Amino acid sequence: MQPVNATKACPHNPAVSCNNCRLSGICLPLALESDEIVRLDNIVQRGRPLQKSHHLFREGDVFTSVYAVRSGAVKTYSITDAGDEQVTGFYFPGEVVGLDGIGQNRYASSAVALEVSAICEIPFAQIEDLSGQLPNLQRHFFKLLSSEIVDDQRHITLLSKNTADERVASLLVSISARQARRQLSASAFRLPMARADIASFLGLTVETVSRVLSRFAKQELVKIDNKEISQLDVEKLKTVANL
Amino acid sequence: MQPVNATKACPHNPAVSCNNCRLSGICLPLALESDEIVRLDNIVQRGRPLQKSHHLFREGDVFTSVYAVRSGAVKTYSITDAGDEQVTGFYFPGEVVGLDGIGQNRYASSAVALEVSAICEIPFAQIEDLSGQLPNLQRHFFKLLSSEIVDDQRHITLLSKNTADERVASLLVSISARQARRQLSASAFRLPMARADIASFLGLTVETVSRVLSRFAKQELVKIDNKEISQLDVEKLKTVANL
DNA sequence: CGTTCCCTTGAACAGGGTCAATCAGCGTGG
DNA sequence: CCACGCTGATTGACCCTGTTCAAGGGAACG
Repeated sequence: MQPVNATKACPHNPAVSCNNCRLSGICLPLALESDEIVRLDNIVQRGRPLQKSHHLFREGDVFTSVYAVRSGAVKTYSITDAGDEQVTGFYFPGEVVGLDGIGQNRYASSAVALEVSAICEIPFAQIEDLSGQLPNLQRHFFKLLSSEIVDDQRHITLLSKNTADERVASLLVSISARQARRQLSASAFRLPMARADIASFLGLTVETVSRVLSRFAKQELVKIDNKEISQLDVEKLKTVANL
Repeated sequence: MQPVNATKACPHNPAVSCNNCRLSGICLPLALESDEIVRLDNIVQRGRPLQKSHHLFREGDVFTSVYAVRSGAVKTYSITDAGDEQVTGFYFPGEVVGLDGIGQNRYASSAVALEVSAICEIPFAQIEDLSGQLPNLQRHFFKLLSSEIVDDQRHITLLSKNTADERVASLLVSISARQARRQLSASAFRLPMARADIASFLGLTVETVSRVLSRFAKQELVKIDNKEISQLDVEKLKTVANL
């Protein structure tokens, strides 16, 4: 039952436990005691990898679980009254999706894999039970929810006040920082989402995103080969983004 | 200690308890047992009225409490990197402010009274304690936080996809619905915030907000006398807002 | 190896921003 | 009581950023 190769704990490996998951430091940095982690680990379910463009859940589905991304990437989106897609977030390994379902017992958005992804399912009813017994866990989930609110408010500000250049630069800086947090290169990575997803997320059109990226490349703020990003200049991009 | 006039329970009265607060149905609709409400009531602090433009807390302050608006109105805002104010929300009686402080133990935004307001302070450490004992209370706060996420995501969509007309119409419809929820007129009320606050909240300029409101008045969707709204046509405005 | 989807680039257009002037409400003080 | 100044709201004229429309190129998948 325990992973054979516990020291490596590759995030794609379905037999990893929370204890030795490489992402535990950022996924559930909950200052849990090791026996507490075991109890959490017991309710976490690890399925087979989710294929690209397969859904984790859909807007309106009955809420049952939140999901931690272990590898790959996920986007969330909802359908507007006018009928088109609004991307509300991108989620990378260590990040938790589905928190918007708690309030109404139904997911307010859909979540779909942008590439093959490994996902931990965390049934929420059991989290609630366990949270009653483990104050650290309760606190962790309060913080998780609150942090999502702060993120959303930052995004509101971005959409409300910033130019196209600033929005695109902000997204690149954000993804770069999240790469670094996972000990990966901050200056070279692959964008898992389509230009249209970026555009929707940033409140722009595909054409504008494409033009801005081309210009950034010309100004040597990044090197871009379709979805491959390299030689990303974090400092200069932060300046462009007003950070 | 108990209010003299428990049946009236005017929301401005500082001696009201959660039990007989007129807003209990919408403020903390937590399906709490009456003895549970008493325990909650014991930790809620009711101060003297907060004067207009006085702060409840400021961005960066150490987080201690969440606040329920009992009467009046509050706006939250943060200061952007460029130095200007971004209004992130308007809060009316029965609504809870300050949830964004949980994640980092510091408030991520400032909260200020838009008019004289009565506020209930709810020390969060005690809510955490009590939540460990009362599953209904724990659940209620999870739902509260999650609902705020859903609201923010709706707002993101509004800013990302909607025109100036749709944004202004949406806000009017939203305020109207919140009036109705408190058994007040859905078609006549006073806007407690300045045009500049509306503009910031909606990602527009003051001039645009003013022009749109003038046009709405000309089209007889509302009657407007500075901050006084009357004869608001909810159905027509919903059509304009794409709802 | 072709079909389809995605990305890029160009040219013209428009919604909302910017700048500026005017007006209305209101508290202060002469 | 009214003059004054301040702040907030309205309205107009012009302009700019990002959208729209259109076309072509390139990657990916069966």
